[in-house]
Amino acid sequence: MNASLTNRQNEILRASIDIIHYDGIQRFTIKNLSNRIGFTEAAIYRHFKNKNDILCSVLDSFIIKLENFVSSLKEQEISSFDKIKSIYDRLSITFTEKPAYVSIIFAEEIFKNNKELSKKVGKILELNNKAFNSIITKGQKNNEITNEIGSQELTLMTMGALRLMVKNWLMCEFTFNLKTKSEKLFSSIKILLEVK
Amino acid sequence: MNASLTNRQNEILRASIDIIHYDGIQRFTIKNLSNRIGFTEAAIYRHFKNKNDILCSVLDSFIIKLENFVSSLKEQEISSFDKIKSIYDRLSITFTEKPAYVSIIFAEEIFKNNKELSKKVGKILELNNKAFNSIITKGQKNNEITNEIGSQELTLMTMGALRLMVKNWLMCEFTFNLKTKSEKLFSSIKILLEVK
Amino acid sequence: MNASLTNRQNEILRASIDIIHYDGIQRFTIKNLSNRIGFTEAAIYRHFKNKNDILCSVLDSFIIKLENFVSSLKEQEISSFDKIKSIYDRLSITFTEKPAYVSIIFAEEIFKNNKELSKKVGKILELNNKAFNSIITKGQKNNEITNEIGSQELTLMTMGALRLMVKNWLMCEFTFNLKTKSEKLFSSIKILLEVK
Amino acid sequence: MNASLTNRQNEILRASIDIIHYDGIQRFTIKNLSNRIGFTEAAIYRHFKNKNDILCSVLDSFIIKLENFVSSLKEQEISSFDKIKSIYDRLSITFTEKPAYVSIIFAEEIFKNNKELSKKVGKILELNNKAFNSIITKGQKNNEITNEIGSQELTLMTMGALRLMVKNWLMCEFTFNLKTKSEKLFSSIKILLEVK
DNA sequence: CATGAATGAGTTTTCATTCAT
DNA sequence: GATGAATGAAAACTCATTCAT
Repeated sequence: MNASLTNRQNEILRASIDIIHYDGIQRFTIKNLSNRIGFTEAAIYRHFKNKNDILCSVLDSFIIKLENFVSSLKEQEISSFDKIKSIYDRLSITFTEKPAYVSIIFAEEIFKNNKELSKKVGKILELNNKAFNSIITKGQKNNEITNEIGSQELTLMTMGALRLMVKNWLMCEFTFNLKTKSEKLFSSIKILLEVK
Repeated sequence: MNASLTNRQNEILRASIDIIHYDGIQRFTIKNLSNRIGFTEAAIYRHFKNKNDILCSVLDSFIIKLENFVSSLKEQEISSFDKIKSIYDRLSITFTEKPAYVSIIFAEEIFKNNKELSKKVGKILELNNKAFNSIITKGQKNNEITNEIGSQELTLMTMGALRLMVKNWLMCEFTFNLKTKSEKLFSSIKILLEVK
Repeated sequence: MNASLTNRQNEILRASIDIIHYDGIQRFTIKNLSNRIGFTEAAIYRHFKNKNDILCSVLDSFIIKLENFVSSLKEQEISSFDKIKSIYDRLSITFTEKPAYVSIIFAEEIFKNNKELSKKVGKILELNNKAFNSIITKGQKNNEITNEIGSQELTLMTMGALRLMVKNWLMCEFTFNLKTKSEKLFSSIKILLEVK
Repeated sequence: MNASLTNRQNEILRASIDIIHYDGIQRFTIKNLSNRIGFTEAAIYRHFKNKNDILCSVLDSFIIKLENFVSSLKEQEISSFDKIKSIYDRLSITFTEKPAYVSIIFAEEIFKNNKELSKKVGKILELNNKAFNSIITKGQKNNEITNEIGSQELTLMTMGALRLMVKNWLMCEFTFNLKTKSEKLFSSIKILLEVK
């Protein structure tokens, strides 16, 4: 996946995400990780300096992906609503394909006991906020999106609704179709926010 | 706080919430807990059967408070928007007084490695969802709240926006006034949702 | 039971014997003891100096009973075989009434980690050995018991057979009638040892 | 010793047996075990899953040895008395070489607080019982051993005498020669039991 | 007499990490 | 690259005992 990482490293990152998602951060141990991958604990240390380094890489790989997506979005010449829809679609597709990602991106609390990690997590949240906010601000300027209320509040609503939907999906153990629900949510939001 | 618990037990619960909030679940150890309270690890076990029992009690006390609040809200003869405002106010006051509560209520991932605990957390999320949804559904029937979009999507937006605002507040280390922001958010939502 | 002990002390001793028998020495803790008796751990210390003191008293009460029985046996004017039968009968009745005693008397290993206790246990074994040996020696002198082999070996056989039978009874969880088996064993021994 | 176990595992088993014998089961702790072997507590867990696993292996290794000995004995074309002598000799040699074994094999009470372990101990006792009984029954059929009394009672006497002798030897802290005493006991038993 | 609360030392076990091979 | 063996620190929990009330 990530060009700067070896195959083995990517393998370890994927396994790490799975463990954190399916068993929780407290069961993310080097032993469990090595069991899942199928080689010894010592071998892990060939590929990463330590456990913290693994978690950093997990988050970094998300940050890079996110930054790429956001900047590609910026360049596209489409309406604000289409950009928001693009984010909704992208997330519901990503999570449907690999539900484990939910736990990493939407679980800011997990990385609390480490300054370096919680900074990275904060950055992810901030990048998302900014992405939504700049799309919405632009949409308001272009008179696509309502100017009745501020862009910040609109951001909270569009992004917060998305997050809550995903969290519900997670808590009910994926028993509804995220893509369908996501499309329904988006069209509802569009109805409410578009300038009539 | 909770009538059925002893003073010592409440003391332990408060300390537990603080640790989970300020240091994260991974540093919530019996040793850290006993250090914070000021007596030995063994003494904790006079008051709670084990660590899990403490976490259960933490969540149970939230569930009880939440249920009381929701049922008292139902009985009140006020408009749907006033009810929603009531939730917004209540949460921003509670969290401003005791920011540690945020980490417990909004951190569903924390209790993942234990069926019993994650069920309780799921219940809290569900209770909140239902509270919002029943208020909104009623508001739509009474023609207070827009019928342009479904109650489920409105729930996601009102509740999701609130959650995201609180999470932002948490991530920026409480550097804005939650109460003010909350009021701003509520009036924005009202503008958008009320039937004109 | 024991005159020099208070009712409470005897109660504690009986509970101790039960725990050691049914749960094993490793589960003989002050906590378990207090649970079984129905008052607090601290209360135990009103009646005995410490845990070791309880174990000492358990063994002492056995030693006293044993000494009384042996000396009363000596005074009786009955044949050697009747004396041996008396021991057999007495033990099988005692154990049938209170199986827990088996674990204390026949489990010399239990009290290993304490000089004082293991001395007492050694004394019980020795007293038993001597009792059998003096009866047998006398019986050989009186020409009741065979002189083909030495009294020491006869002691090992008569006492060893009894012990093994009781141990078998214990290990098969009391699924045969100890009294009946004991009588059968005794008559077999008599046939083999009596002078024809 | 045991082919299926590594050197380290056998080393740990030997040390375990020693501790149980010299200090008692209550002092058989992972800490004491690791001290005796000369490495850390954590290192033990490389070689055995847990403490229970160690105790199981201790007993299993005895069961395997016992089964091998018994089946090899069955195949031998020697008289019943020679077979019994063989058992007597074997045990007195084994115990003289490694007195610690006594505490394990003759201390059924030690493993009480664990179903799995106490089953294994019961099996050892049963195997011994059966071995003696089948030898004696055969001996009675061949008219080598007296038919005056039943095989069960003869088993209790021959095996019980042996056990009690060993226990005495243990309790008097090995202050007599087990081999000599054992031979004396065997010839006495032979005199008593053989068909004249 | 009995209890509730506390303690210090110890228990089994797990963890991240290191290192010789 | 990968492994087996080891370690020191820390985890949750238990134990015998004490003491104020």
